[in-house]
Parts: sequence; C-alpha cells; structure tokens
Amino acid sequence: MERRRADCIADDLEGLIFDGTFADGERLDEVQLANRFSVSRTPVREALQRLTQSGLVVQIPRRGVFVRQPGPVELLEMFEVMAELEAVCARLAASRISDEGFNSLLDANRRCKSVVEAQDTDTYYRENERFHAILYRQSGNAFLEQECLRLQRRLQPFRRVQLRVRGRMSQSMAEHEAIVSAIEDADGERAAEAIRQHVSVQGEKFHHLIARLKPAAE
Amino acid sequence: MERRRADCIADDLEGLIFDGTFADGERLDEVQLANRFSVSRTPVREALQRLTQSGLVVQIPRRGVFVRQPGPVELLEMFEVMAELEAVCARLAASRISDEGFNSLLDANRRCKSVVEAQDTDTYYRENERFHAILYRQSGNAFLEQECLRLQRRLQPFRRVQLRVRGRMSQSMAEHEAIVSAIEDADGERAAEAIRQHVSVQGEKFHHLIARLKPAAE
DNA sequence: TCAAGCCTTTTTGTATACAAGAATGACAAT
DNA sequence: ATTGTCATTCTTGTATACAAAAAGGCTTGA
Repeated sequence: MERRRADCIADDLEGLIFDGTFADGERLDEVQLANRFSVSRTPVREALQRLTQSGLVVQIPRRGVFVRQPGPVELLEMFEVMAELEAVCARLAASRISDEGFNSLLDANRRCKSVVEAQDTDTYYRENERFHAILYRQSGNAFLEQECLRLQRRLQPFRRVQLRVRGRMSQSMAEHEAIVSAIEDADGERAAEAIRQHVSVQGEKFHHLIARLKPAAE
Repeated sequence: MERRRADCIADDLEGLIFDGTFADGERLDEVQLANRFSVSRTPVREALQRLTQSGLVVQIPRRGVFVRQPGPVELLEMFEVMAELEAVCARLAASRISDEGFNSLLDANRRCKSVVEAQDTDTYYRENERFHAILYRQSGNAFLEQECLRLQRRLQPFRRVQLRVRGRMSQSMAEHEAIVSAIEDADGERAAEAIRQHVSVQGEKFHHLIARLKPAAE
C-alpha cells in the first residue's frame, strides 16, 4: 500500500503538533505549510482534514484550521474513556483469550520486565504499548481493538510524559502482574478493575499530569 | 457555522450509502459524483475523505474509494462496543447525575412511552435516541459523550431496522424502566447491566438483525 | 489457446488559477 | 476618542489543468 504526499504531510504535522512546534490555538496557514513541505495547497488541505478528524485541530469554515490541544479536563476525560475501554477489553479477554494469546501476553510482560531493569523509559513505553495492544486483540472484538488503538495513539504523547515520573515504571509492572494474574484466573471483573487502576489518572498521577501540562498551557 | 459544498456532499453521500443506492463494494467514481452534484472533483474528494474517516468507505491509494458495508461479524462487534460504552455511561451517570439531569431523563422516557402507544416507530426512534443522548450527557464525561454519539450515528440505520420487529418497542420501554430505576437508586452496576442488555444484540435480536442484513449482502 | 509485453485509455493525485468570504486598516461622522 | 463604513488585502473554497499510475485491450509469439 503506497503512500501519497498528503499522508506523509499528515504524519509530519501530527508530530509537529505533538512536539509543540505548533502551539495551542495557533492557526495553520495553508500556504506556509505548502511552502514548508514544498507542495501545493491541495495535499496540505487533505492532510489538515485528516487531523481534523483525529481531533488534533479544529476547522472553522472559511476561517482556517487551528491547533487544539486538550486542556486538563478533556485530558482526564480521555484517560477515563481509555481506562474504561481497556477494562472492557480485559473483561472480554479474560473469557475469550486463547492459550497462544495468553502466552504472547506473558511474553510481552516479560519483555517489559527486562526493560524496567534497564531503566529505559522509551523502550519501556514501546513494550508497554505492545502489552496493551495484545490485550486489545485478545478481547476478540476487532472493532474494539481498532477503537482502543486509535485512542491509545491519541494519548501517546501524554502517556509518555507520565512514565518519566520516578518509580512509575516499577509500579506499572506490578499492575501488569495483577492484570495477567486476573486473566489467568479468567476473572473478568478483577482484570477489568486492575487495568482500570493501571490506566486511569488518579491521586499522584493526576498531579503529575497537570504539572507536566502547565508549560504547554502558557 | 456555515457549510461548504463538501459538507453537504458528504452528508448526501452518507444517505445514499445508507439507503443502498451504492451497494457494498461498489467504487465511487469521482467524476460521476462531481457531475451528479454539479461540482468539480475537489469538493467530492473532500467529502470522500470524510466518509473514509467515518468508516463508510475504504480508500485504496491510486485505486479509488469503495463502499464498505459492515458484515454480520463487524456489526455484532460494533453493537458490543456500543453496549459497553453505554454501560460505562450508565454506571458513571448513576453516581454523577444531577436532579435536573434525572428529571430530563424521566421526561425523555415519558415521551418514549407516549410514542409507543401510538405505534410510531420513526418517532420512537428519535425519542429513544434522545433518551440515550441524555444518558451520555449525564455520564459527566464530554469526550465519552462525543464518542457515544459518533457510534450511535454510525449504527443508526441498523438500529432503525431492529425496531421494526414486532413487540420490540414495548420490550424496549420495559428495559428503559429498568435503567431509570437503577439510576434512581444510584446503583451503577445494575444500570450498566440493564443498558447492556438493552443495547446488545443477542438471542432473537441477533437473528432478526442477520435476517434483515441478508438482502444487502446479495 | 494462452501468455507476455506494449500501447491506449481511464482514473487518481497534484498543481495552478479563479472566486468569494473574512480580516485589516483608513477615513469620516458623531 | 470612538464607532461605523468602505475599500483593500489576504485566506479559504472551488474549478480546471496537468502528471503519473493503473486498468484494459491489442498484438505477437509460442
């Protein structure tokens, strides 16, 4: 499956918004972007439409598109939905998971463990993502899996930041163990509650998230 | 907020796909559509991109866009996700709903009831939709509300068909009562289970849905 | 008869040109 | 000084033109 320019531009723009090159509320000028990427306005407009659909920018007809970073409230809401979606995955997976599926889950968890010891947050993030992706898959619902991946992708930059908190990685691992154990026992409710705790932003995590958010808000 | 041509075309195309004017797997020709709507290819392409994002069509680079009607499996998966999302709404609403919110829920339910007696499926569908929308709102999570509305919209044509089944409207009303009662008692788990039963496609509902689907599949 | 390669046609993707609405700034009136 | 209006400029939305890739059909060779 080949990629068109518009696709690449959409990805690049996504990155530029995530890393703060374009601040919240900023207008994305079509001709400027066209020059920056050395293309005409057409593929730029297509890329902007994509970002509109994924919620990174908001489009006001005949005004332009503006970067829309989620505020603290919206972010908490998104994390709450992510937690609940993953809880559903865990509950379904607890009864639907196959033996191979459970083995791959164990494997992914082992890889996380080995990374924790190396204190490598970036690699841990990737392996953690894999662990969760397997859970989505094992829900046995491909549509649910897609929705989870979509939201996971959207929350990616914020989750990354959270891992930087001291001791978070080992805590995260402990939570993984609880999830795996519940699924091994085919205890859907316990698995759901475990992953809900793992993903949701409460207590200390709440403060850390808001604190990290502040710089972007100013 | 004004609308551009591309927006109208997207809406029209959505309708044309829902009502079966464009069959599953059919290629949507850009120039044909441009002629049909008396516009150039540009707004047509924008509209098609929108439909791609909402999942009604699939776009294969340098090949074109093709209508993609969900098959039985995907449909069941979508209904399962809808049921779980609404269950989350109900559970959250049970503890977060305000007095005014609960009153509006009661009001929406009363309106449904009066329509059932008139045996008007179309109006019932609209009022039922309102009832559910209030529940989404009362989850206290605006992001969750949006996600629910999005999926509700996507499943709309299939839900409509289900209501046509004899006796379904009164059964639906009984389920509403159970939901309202659980929320009144602030019993989140009971409310979640009640709405899960209400939305999910099982037993008789499963057969009816598949049966209605057949004609479109051939 | 079938397959491979080439050429034509069709269709998508991108660039450019044009139209229409919105923002900006100057000027006049109160 | 402030506000309202008009004109200019800029930006978005749409149309058209062009490029490149894919589809379809033809010929040619076995």
